[in-house]
Amino acid sequence: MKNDSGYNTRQKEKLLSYLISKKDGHTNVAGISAYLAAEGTPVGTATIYRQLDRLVDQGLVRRYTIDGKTGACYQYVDSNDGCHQHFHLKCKNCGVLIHTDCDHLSEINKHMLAHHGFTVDSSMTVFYGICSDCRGDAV
Amino acid sequence: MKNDSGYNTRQKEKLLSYLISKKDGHTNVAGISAYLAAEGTPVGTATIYRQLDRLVDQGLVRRYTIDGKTGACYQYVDSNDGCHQHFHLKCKNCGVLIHTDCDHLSEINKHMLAHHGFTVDSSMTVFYGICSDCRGDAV
DNA sequence: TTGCGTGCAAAGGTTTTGCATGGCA
DNA sequence: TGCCATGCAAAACCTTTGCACGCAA
Repeated sequence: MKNDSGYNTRQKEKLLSYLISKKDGHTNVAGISAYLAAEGTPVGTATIYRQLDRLVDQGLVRRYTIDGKTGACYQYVDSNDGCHQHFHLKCKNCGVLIHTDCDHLSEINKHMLAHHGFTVDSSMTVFYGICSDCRGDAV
Repeated sequence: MKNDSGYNTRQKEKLLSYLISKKDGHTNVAGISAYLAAEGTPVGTATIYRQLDRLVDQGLVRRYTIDGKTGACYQYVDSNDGCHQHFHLKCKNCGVLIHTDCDHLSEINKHMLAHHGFTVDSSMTVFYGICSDCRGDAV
């Protein structure tokens, strides 16, 4: 992970501000591209990928896929502390990100360390699944 | 999910036996294709994808991606130990991917459902942290 | 014999790369 | 001014699809 954030370009700022505005939902390259074009500041696809790669590398953005489908999704990671003691639950249907305070977290961490020798970083770990609101929806 | 397993073809048997032999790790289409070719029984890529789709549909194989990277991974699911839940632990230092079948982890899913109304999809969920080998290493 | 499975090749979509140009520091 | 970032287009990939032929039941 690099800390160098490079030059400040118009494209980079637009891209990041869009990701932040969509931090509670799904975003993909097509959506980003369409948004930037609609804003009157179109950005080349290659640039979007390159900036995204850098942001993921810096840990500012998380990349994932839904059900192994083609096409990655991206989401801004709020780096503000205070989330270290939270579970993060992300609904793969509606994209909502749920923060939950729960004592069970420390039990999981203890178990991982004791049985698997693995120290969990709860600020990076996200549980993907279906939220209660989407349970009955068609998927 | 269908139960019809279709015809028994040489390709299908080879493919499944390879997946079973790799059940503790992950495999992708390229690896499967290379293995089958090396065995002297090459199988067309389209057939591999089609058989894999069917196996996933039947619940015999799990499909997932790591870090949203391009290219799906596949893993055989042993239907005899249905109580086991499979989770992935990824070391953010050395990048190693650890596969775990652990009963305690199914407790996590129960907890998430009971206390947070959230159905965890373990094929998408990855725990990030530090593995035992890297515990003492500089990061 | 019947129809599903296979192989090949082409199509479709996503992501990466090469290279010349533009723009930040 | 020196580099890094950008754009465009082509390339590289991964996955799906159409079609004719082969093979299991």
